[in-house]
Amino acid sequence: MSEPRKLEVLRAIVEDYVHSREPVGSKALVERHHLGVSSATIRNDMAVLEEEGLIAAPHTSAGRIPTDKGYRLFVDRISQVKPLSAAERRAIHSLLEGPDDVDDILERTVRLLSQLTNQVAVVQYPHSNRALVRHVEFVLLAPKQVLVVLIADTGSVGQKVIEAGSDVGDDALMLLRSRFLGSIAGTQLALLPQVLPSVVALCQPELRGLAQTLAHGLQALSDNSREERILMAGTANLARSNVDFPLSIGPVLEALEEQVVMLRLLSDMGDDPRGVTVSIGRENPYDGLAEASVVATGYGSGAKVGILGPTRMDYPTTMAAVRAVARYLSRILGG
Amino acid sequence: MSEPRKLEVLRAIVEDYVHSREPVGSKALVERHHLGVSSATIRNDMAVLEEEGLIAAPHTSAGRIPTDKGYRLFVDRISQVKPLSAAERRAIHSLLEGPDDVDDILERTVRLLSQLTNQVAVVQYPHSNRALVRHVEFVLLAPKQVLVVLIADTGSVGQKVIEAGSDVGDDALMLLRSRFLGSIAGTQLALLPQVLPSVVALCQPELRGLAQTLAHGLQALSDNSREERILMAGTANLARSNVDFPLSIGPVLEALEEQVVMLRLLSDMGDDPRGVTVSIGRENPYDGLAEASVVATGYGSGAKVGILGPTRMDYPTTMAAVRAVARYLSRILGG
DNA sequence: GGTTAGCACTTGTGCATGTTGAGTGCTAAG
DNA sequence: CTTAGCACTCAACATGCACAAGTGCTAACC
Repeated sequence: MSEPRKLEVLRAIVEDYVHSREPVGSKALVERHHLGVSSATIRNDMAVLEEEGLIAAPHTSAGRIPTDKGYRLFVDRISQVKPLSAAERRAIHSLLEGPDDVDDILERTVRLLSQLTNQVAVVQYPHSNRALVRHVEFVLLAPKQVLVVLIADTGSVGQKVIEAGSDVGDDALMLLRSRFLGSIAGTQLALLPQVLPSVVALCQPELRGLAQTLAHGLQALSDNSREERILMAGTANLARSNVDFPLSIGPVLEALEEQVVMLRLLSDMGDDPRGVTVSIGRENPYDGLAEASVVATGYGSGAKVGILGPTRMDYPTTMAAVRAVARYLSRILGG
Repeated sequence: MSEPRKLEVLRAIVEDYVHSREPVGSKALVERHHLGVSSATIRNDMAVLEEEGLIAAPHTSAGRIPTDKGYRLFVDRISQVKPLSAAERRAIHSLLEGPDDVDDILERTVRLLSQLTNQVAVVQYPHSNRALVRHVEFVLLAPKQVLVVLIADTGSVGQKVIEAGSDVGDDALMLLRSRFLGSIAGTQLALLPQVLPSVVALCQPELRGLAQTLAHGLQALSDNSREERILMAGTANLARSNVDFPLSIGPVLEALEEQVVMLRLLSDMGDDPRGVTVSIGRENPYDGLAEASVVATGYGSGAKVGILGPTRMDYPTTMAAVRAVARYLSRILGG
């Protein structure tokens, strides 16, 4: 038996199964793909593939379906990325237009990606580790309530309401604002924890309590901007693609709602700089996603964008879409 | 036949059906509820109820299930709001603790509500029509890029990146900031469109172009804060409650993702100040929700909070939960 | 008049049974 | 190594049947 044909058979099985949702048998294979051999030969090949754990049969007299391992081999060694259609390119291009607002862009990105792939699209807010402090603002909302605003040079704005121990004077607040602003403007958000204490220490004793509170607020904001959020779209696709197939949708929805889970999932996926990373079925650390695959890649300065769908998905097309979207996203946000 | 008993029968049917998910027959009714009559009598009553369109039989020899109209009557005239359990009260109470940040509170609110009701919880961001301008900030991000920040006295912060036609000077920006701040601090966001032009008109000619651009940005932000958003949680409950029942989950997820749809739905629901409003099955304007019900009510200054679930839901308990949560929400945010 | 017991009737559900067809694995020959 | 042939397996589908749940109706009852 020839090794190349074995892989060819696996590819045919994966493609047919993804397309038809039904176990594929030896006879159907030789008909649909012009492999130059008979069904019996294919059967032998399939027996070997099954022995190697790449495909499995749901029951004795059904066709075979790929296992997680089979998909893995397919993705790693067999599939070649499909080029996008002109229409798809155009759709992605149109992302370039419109306002520069990060929120808007990400919002449109997930929508586009979910439509392109018919899966659930997920995007992580851009990392702002390297972001610099651009501006600080303290606003008195109530006698003991101060709104702390931290603006980074990336245009991202963090806000937080804090409670002061005692009444706060407007002029004291102004003073502290310029004090803080003078000390931390231009420093990296990530460095705030080291810089802030010294600012507090330099304050007059009577302001130190308030300064401390405000510093806490600022630090929380900088942590907050690192504690990334995700945005998603296309959850309805989950229901659609599983209309007659039992990917129990419940656990998947749960996972999607737990931002923490998704964030860990994405960051655990290691960033292959050459292309997209795929995590298939039980390879996923989270049990609820045992029948799901994640296709993701980094963009900009390391945040992730990707999709989530059933293991039975069209990997080449999906990977192409994710990669293309990530590239455009990098171009827009990175530039 | 007595009218009160007829209603009693309807109530029993609704309650049993909600509980068991199965059509309920005359015999089971007399056993489970000690109505003082025989099953034959119940059958007669049920025939009448069916004639009035309040219940229906899936097929000839099955029990009856309530129709939308039946649920409607049940909600309007029969059910009485169940008091919450002590544990539930406690859970809601604990909402009072923790940070005052609006985002945080709403986030926790939807989570809580979805757990309380086992449905999808939805909350609309508070209206800020009456909000006053508290602070304005212009931050130069790049030579031609300005970040406009608008802070309201409610603590809500709006942000937007705008492109200037030509290079912007830092001092010009400072000047304009104090000019704008002086003119519009304390005015209602809703009034900005009327106030801003005069501010622009008062500027020196050489600054007028930039001022105009900034004014546009501010106005967009004030519009933006009126263009409400919604937050939701518990979509996984949809999958759970429909494990063996065909509320096609796809259209519902689609509706939930379209904020516009949900916003219209919520605002169309009219605000009954005495309690919660319920929209049942086909009463919903959106087709995808033909098998779903929405239970919602207003909080604070008119924004909505509520849940969405299958028509077959435990209305009394759900309504109690929604009402209680809305009250606490009003207390926290309104105070 | 409202209520009830009794009974015939309808119909979904579960079960056993048989049939079909897709698909496999094996063997023996090319 | 490939292939034709064949026996075998098993899900899916259909058919027939008994059963149980539930109804509607009628006639008797208070």
